[in-house]
Amino acid sequence: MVSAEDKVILIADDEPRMIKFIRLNLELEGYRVIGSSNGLEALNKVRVELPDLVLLDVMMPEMDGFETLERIREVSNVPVIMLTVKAEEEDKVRGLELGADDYVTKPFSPRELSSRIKAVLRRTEMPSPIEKTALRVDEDLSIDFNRRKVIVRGEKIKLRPTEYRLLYHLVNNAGWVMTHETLLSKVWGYAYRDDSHLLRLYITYLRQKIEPDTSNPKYILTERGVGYRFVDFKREAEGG
Amino acid sequence: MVSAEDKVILIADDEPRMIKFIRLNLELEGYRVIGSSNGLEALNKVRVELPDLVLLDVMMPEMDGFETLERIREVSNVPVIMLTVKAEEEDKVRGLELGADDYVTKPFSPRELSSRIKAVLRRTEMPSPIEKTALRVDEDLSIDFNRRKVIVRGEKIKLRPTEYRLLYHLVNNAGWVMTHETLLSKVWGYAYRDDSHLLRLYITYLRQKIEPDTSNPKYILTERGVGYRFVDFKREAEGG
DNA sequence: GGACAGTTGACAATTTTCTTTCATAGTAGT
DNA sequence: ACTACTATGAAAGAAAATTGTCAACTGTCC
Repeated sequence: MVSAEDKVILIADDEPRMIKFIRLNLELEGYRVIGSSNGLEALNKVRVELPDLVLLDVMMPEMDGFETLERIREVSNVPVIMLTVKAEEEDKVRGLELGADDYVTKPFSPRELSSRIKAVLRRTEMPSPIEKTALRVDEDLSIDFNRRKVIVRGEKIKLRPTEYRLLYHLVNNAGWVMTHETLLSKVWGYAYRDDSHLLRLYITYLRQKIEPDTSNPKYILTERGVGYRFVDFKREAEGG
Repeated sequence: MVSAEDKVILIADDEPRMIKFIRLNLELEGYRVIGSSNGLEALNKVRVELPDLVLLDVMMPEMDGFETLERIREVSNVPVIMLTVKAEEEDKVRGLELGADDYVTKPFSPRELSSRIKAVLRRTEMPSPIEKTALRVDEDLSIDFNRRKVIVRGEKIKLRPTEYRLLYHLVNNAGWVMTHETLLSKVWGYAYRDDSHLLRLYITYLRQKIEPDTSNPKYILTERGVGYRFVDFKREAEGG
C-alpha cells in the first residue's frame, strides 16, 4: 500500500545548493522531497505536508535548527535528523535531548545520508498512535486505536482496513483541514494523490458508519475545494 | 502521558560509558536504573531486583546477550530489548526467536530508546497474567493454563501443542487484536511470520474445537486484513 | 504399520477495494 | 431567480484480495 516510495522528506536549509544536492539524491531513491529555506517555513510545512521525516540544518539565520526542532516537537512527532558542519559533542547532545532522532555532520556522502534516513524511518515506523487509551470524541463516538475498536452510540462497529486508516489520519489531525492530496497520499500512497473519487467514496463509507445523520455530518466535515476536517472535539468540549 | 515513575530498568553492557549514557537519559524520565557489566550479573539482578524491563547488549565478553537472554527466559518473562551495533538481520531473528521483545541498534538516540521502552512496556503491561488460576471465559468455556486443561460445555477437550500455544496467546491478549505476524511469530517463531496460511488453518482447528457455531464464532473473532482477536470476556461480563 | 502432529495444496465463499455511473448540492455570473 | 458549472455524495456492480475448509502429504514416535 504505502511503500517506501511514498515517503515525504522535508529539508530545511538556508543554502539552496545544499537543498538541491540533497533533493537530487533523495529523489533518485524515490522519495518525495520538499525544501524550505528557513525554520519558520519548515515549521509550517510540517503542519501542512505532514512529512515522514525532516532534515534540519542547525545553522540557519533567524530561527536556528534547535529552536525549529523545539517548535516542531510542540506539534508533531515526525522523526528529525539534524545536519551540522562540525561534530560538536555538545551540539549533538543538545539536539538529541530536544528530540532529534539522529545527527549527520557535513560534509556527508549521499550514501551516508541515505542510510541514516533509512535507519531512522525503519526505527520509527512502529505505530505511533495517539498513545492514550480510548478516545472519547463525544457521548456518541469513541475510538480506541490501540484495541482497534470504534464505538458508535454504544455499539462496536466494523471498519475495513482502509476505512480505519482514513479515520486514523483524520482523527489524528482533528481540527485541521487535511487536503485531498494529503489524505490520499497518506492512506493510499503518493501515486493515488489525484484519485479524489476514491477518497470521496471512503468518506461516504465512514460517514455511513459513524455519523447519526449522513446528510449533515457532525464529525467528518467537508471543506469544499480543499479537503476534509475532523471536528476539533478537544476544543469543542472545553467550550472555547 | 505514561508515567515512568517506579519502573525499574536493568541494563547489561560491558561498556561503562554506555551504561552511564543510558542511565542519564532514563533517570531524566523518571525510571529507576540498575546497571550490570556482564551477563551473569544481569541474570542475578533479574532474579533479585525483578526489573520491569531489561536492556541487553548483544556483545559482551564471557556470556553474550543471546545466552543471557536464554537464561533469563528460564526464570522470568520480563520484557527484554536487545542492543547491538549492527542491524544484522540474522542477529535480529535470533534475538526475537529467543524471546526478545524488541531490538535497538547502536548508535541510538535517547528519544528512540525511550519510545521503544515505552512501547514495549505498554505492550507487555496491559494483558494481565492469566497464569494464576483457571479462567472462566463464560459458562461454556473455561481454560486452565496451569494444568493445560480446556473445558468446553462441560467436557475436557484435547488440544494439540500448537493449537494450545495459539489459544494461549489469543486468550492472554483477550480484547486486543493480534496481527497475523505477531501470532505467527509468537506461536511458530519469527521465521514463520509470513505464513498466514498456517495460521488460518490452526484458527480453523481451534474454532472447530471450542466454538459452538463455527460459521459464527463467538470467541475467536476475525479482524479482516489485520489478524484475530479473542473476545474481551472480562469487559463483556461487566456489561460496559 | 498405525497414530499423531505438523505442513502444504487447492479451491470456494466471502469481503474489501476500486470503477463506473448518475444524482445532488453549492457557487458564480447574469 | 435562473442557468451553467463544479464539487461532492450515493448506488451498483466488477475486480481483487482475504479467509475458511477439505484433503493430501511428510515425518516422527511407539
